[in-house]
Amino acid sequence: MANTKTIKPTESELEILQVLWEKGTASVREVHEELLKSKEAGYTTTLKLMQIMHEKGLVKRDDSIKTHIYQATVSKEKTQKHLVGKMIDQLFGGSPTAMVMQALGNHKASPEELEAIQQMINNLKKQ
Amino acid sequence: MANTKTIKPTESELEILQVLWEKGTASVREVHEELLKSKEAGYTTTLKLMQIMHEKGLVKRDDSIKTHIYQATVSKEKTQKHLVGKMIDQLFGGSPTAMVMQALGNHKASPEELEAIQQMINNLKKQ
DNA sequence: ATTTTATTACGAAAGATATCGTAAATTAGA
DNA sequence: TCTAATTTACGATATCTTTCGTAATAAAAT
Repeated sequence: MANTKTIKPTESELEILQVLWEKGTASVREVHEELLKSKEAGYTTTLKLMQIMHEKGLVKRDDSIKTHIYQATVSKEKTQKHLVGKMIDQLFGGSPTAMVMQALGNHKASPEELEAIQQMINNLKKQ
Repeated sequence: MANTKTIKPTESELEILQVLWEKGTASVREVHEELLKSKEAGYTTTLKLMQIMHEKGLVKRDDSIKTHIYQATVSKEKTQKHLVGKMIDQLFGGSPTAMVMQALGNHKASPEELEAIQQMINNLKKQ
């Protein structure tokens, strides 16, 4: 139960975490190439950000070799849980339901997905 | 369809918007008193924040009288929609369903609320 | 009318975030 | 080996956010 407040990546840090979560491990160069697909940025900017993330403990790295290999230390799930919870508090008066209904109402989901959600709700109700 | 990128209140601004959404209109003093319930802050800090929000267009105000009366210009719903959408993109690979399931799995909802969500899903399926 | 109180305006400063240039170090290639 | 390319380290800068002190203004109270 350590880091509850620890997890608070900035926007740019989140973008980098996304890449690391997907790739598992990656060099600065790899992360940077990935970011370039959706964003304009200099290489040293990405480097610096990742160095700062390392200082903060958001990522760890293998620097036994010239090209450092990075890896996220915070899990995607934990981060999702934390940030969703924060949003529920900040914007939906603490009601997860309010947020769920907002999300469903405004963002299209396929019939299959809706079915999956119903399944989940049925399971929740049984408890 | 004007402001899509316009809406990006900071954390502190969100706190103030919360109060304004609830109260409809309020003076700096009123907002500040409300914030004090959950937070430590100086009066001029709240004042300054609200002045900046005014510059940004997040709020409007009646300054025909000594004590200015503020009101949010961005609606709660629009802000919710925007920020939820952003989170879905940033953290759930664009899948609202993934986010909904995360929210339901990690944040308790009452049977009545679950029922309400099911109702909504049933309606969505009919379309 | 004078004093006290409340409010706004303004500017400064601290802290955090993001960006980038340059130099140093290391590796790979000629 | 010498050169070129890649990568890291570091510092500087710009911008944004948050905080607050002080002065000016207006209103209320005495």
